[in-house]
Amino acid sequence: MLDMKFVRENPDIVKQNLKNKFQEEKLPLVDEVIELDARSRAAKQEADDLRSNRNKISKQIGALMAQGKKEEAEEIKKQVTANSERLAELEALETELSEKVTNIMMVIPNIIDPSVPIGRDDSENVEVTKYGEPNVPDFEIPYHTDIMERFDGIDLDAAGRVAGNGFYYLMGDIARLHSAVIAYARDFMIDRGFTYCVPPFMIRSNVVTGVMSFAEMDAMMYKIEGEDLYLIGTSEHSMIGKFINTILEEDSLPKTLTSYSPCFRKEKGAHGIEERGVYRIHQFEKQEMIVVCKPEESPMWFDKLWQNTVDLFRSMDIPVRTLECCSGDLADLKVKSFDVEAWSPRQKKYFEVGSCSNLGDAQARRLKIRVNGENGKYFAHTLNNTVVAPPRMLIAFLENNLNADGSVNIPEVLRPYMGGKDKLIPER
RNA sequence: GGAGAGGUAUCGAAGUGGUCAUAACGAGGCGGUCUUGAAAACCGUUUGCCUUCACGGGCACAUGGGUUCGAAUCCCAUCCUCUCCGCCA
Repeated sequence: MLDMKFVRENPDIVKQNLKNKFQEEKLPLVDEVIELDARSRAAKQEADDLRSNRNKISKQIGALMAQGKKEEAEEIKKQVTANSERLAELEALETELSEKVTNIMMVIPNIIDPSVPIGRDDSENVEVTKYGEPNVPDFEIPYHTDIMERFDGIDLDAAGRVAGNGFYYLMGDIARLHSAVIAYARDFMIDRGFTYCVPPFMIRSNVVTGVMSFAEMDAMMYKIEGEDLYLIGTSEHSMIGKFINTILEEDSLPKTLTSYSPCFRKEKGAHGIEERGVYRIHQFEKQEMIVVCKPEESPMWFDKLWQNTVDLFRSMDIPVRTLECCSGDLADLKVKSFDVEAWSPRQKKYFEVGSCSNLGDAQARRLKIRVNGENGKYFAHTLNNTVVAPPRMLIAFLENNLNADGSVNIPEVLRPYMGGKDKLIPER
């Protein structure tokens, strides 16, 4: 969410930003919100004057009552009653107008970073850098669920009966590998100075609307029936939410946290659950990293964050590349975003395994996360990035570490988490 | 889940319808006096938001409503904390 004052003073920047994001349909909202804001402030001003007046008179009444001059007090009371109707009217107007302003402000996108490439949709995202050789072996790489089945590592039929499409049972060595990756990723981030955290897996609606747009909320979040609680779609939600309504001391920044959580997603909308296997699912686990920092440091942290993910995947011999989200593909709250993609030797292309985002002060403004600095208070900047999200990550892992004989290499870094094994041998 | 108590500034805490709301009192923090230095003592200072070029004005006593000329104070709902009981990994 942008600062209303900024929109008022820079309507042209806001409009150009909408054009850059190919959201022309929202252009009229800019003038509309400026107009509504002006009326809202005028109503507030008039109401404040009436309230000021009422406060003064009420004090007089108090003084008269104290002196026992009841009749005089009764006389003055009438003056207040005369204004009360207009005040009630103005108060209703204030509420109505400021709600309208907020509703529009919630759908006006954040100003994108000047470095973001202009493009309409994900087809225009831009590859930044490749890391590692995207090899294609001379034997055939099976579909990931087929690899898992050779290890008796997955039971989608049972999951379908128990919970439906989009769920899975991981079994045996594959399940252990899943947990090993999470544990390794956790320690990897702790070694890089991040503080480990296990957050709430459900959050209130005010936190939900603070960390994401309405569109995302509708497409992603599961609501708990009869309660004001939602299952988190990522621990970013509870981790950024951790700082709701706080004023942080400047010297306590940056906050660098790495969190574990299961993630729940409806995956409603364009994609549906069309991909087979564990690529797109309703429930997965994820190790996440988040940063709350000073505005001038957020670009630096952005680069550090995605680099962490690249390094983690490279330490497991998985080739990756970074892909920059173009303006049209960038979610409304984001200033800049990179996807980290892993190489799939089966598909001979890269696919998304992580997403790194700089939200600027958008989440901080919605959640009121402020910093107490030398020159006054300001909103913090927030960033988040995937460390690793199995089981999707396991797809890349299995495909890249598969041998011709059907065995799977365990990279050295994972062996301590896999009982010292250097190789998984298939059951069949 | 049941019963009770409570939620006021950095912390403890007073205030139970109007010169008690920036908010008493105590502690802590910061600045100063004194001191070779420290302690003690003494003096001063110490919430946030909205609006305004400014002066100023408004709002906030968990949150949201209500009663009233006027609400921290009375009423209703919700949230949270503590104690006891129940249940439970």
